[in-house]
Amino acid sequence: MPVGNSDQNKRTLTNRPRLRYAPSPTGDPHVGNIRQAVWSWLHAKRYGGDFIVRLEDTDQSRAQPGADKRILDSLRWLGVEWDEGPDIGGEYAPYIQSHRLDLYHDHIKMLLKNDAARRCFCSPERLTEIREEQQANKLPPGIRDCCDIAPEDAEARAAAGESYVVRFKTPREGTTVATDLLRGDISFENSTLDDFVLLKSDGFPTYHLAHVVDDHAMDITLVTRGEEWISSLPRHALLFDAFGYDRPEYAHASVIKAPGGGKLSKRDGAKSILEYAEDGYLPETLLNFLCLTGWGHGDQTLFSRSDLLSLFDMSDITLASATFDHDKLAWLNGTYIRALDENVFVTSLKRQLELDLPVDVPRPLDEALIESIAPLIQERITLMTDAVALVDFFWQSKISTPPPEDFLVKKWRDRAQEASATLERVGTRLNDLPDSSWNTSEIEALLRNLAEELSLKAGELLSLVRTAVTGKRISPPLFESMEIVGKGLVVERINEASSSLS
RNA sequence: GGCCCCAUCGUCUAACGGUUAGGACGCGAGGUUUUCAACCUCGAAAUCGGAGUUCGAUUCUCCGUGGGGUCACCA
Repeated sequence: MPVGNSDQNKRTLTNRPRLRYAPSPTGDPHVGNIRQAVWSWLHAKRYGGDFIVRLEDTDQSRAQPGADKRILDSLRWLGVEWDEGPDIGGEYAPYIQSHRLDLYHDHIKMLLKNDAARRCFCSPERLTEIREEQQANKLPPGIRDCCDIAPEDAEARAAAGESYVVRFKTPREGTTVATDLLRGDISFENSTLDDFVLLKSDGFPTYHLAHVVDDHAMDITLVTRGEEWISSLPRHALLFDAFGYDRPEYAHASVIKAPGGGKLSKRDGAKSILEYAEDGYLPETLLNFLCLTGWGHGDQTLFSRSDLLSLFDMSDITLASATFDHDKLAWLNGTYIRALDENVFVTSLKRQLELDLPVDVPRPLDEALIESIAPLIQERITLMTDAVALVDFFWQSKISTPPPEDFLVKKWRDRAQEASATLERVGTRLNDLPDSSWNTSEIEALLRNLAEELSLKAGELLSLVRTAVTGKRISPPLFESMEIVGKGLVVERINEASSSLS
């Protein structure tokens, strides 16, 4: 395993920094968590450094099978690439903490030997008791002097198989000052700290130990994590000091709040990154949006991947916690869908429709048909999943004729007979249109002329036709749609609509 | 409650002692229009409160208020 940096070419915040994303495989990563990964990746790449993924699987009870894969998939979907990680290895392997137990144990031995840590044999019941007593006496809670066992005795009891944890011997007095890149120095009275656990009774390290050992071993220069870790910062500072290691820099990002205030949760519609993918969001949308909440750059709103790669700097992130703005996310997605290259849009539309269209529609879908439909809806959808509701009628040889009230609006209110007669007229005229003239402009000309003949406003006539042909009050552009649906089907639907109203 | 962090339009943010406090979402009005969108124009909308420091505070300091985090053998 490589040792620390050499003096020349020293890594710094803005020179080849090494940042890591250290998720626990306990479930799908949510937006706040994945934002951390995105930011770390961007900062590392902006300054020519490395981005590392390390799995923090030190809590066996919460581990979820398959979670590691879904975490990496989330990253890949967003376009985040890592230089070292559990799947690709690297110079500092392994990148899975459960494979690094020996390293933690060595560090524990070191601490025990220096009397900087102690074995604790207290039962959970006893610890609870201590806490309750502290609470009753209005003392700051925290396990300090739960047991005081001579090191030799402790070692003997451990050797005899008794269960124990290893705690850090936190100084009783003094002040620990730790630095946050964004907030500056933060000081903590040691008296408010506790003898926190380093090694659990199952032999796994806690986050505190693993973080310090691994981030040092992996030459991490900038640690980014959520604000909830600030209160643990002095513990980590003390630990780095105890090992004689240089402390890395830290940037604690604020949490993302729910629209109503408070933590963002599933209840607020917060989804995992993969769920956003399923719901029809584009990766570029999420990447942009994630950076837009908690970071900004002048007047710019739209940031491409390469914009971010050249502009993002961890020291510019916002301190105040941001609220998750679903509306803006949706708007962004619409914007990115509209900006999609035509061919790319066709491809993803095809994929989406094959997922969303009724099962009785034969797959694969006709590529040419998709190509003709795509331009009609590209600027009309916000999510890719919006498409199906707009275009399903193109695949239904038989649509159920909408109820009369869908036809009889505005001008046609209470005038079913008139509407029926008008539609019949439309059907006849369209039927007379030669097959060779069945195209958008001919159809448009015909219908506009007809409207004039009947002394109707174009919109009044088209409203009936739209509902008859598409089965919807709102649809893609009508003339184009009619051309695509085809003469036979169009005439048939119009006639059916006409008779349904008479 | 102790400790810690934070505070600009409803929301996301820009300003790094001097601006008519800017942009974006959303909202409202108008335009365009075959529906719906998209698009264009315009509009309303903010520096939490109070003391300081300074010629001058959104910006620096202190106090208050409000919000958040944390007090596990979870991360």
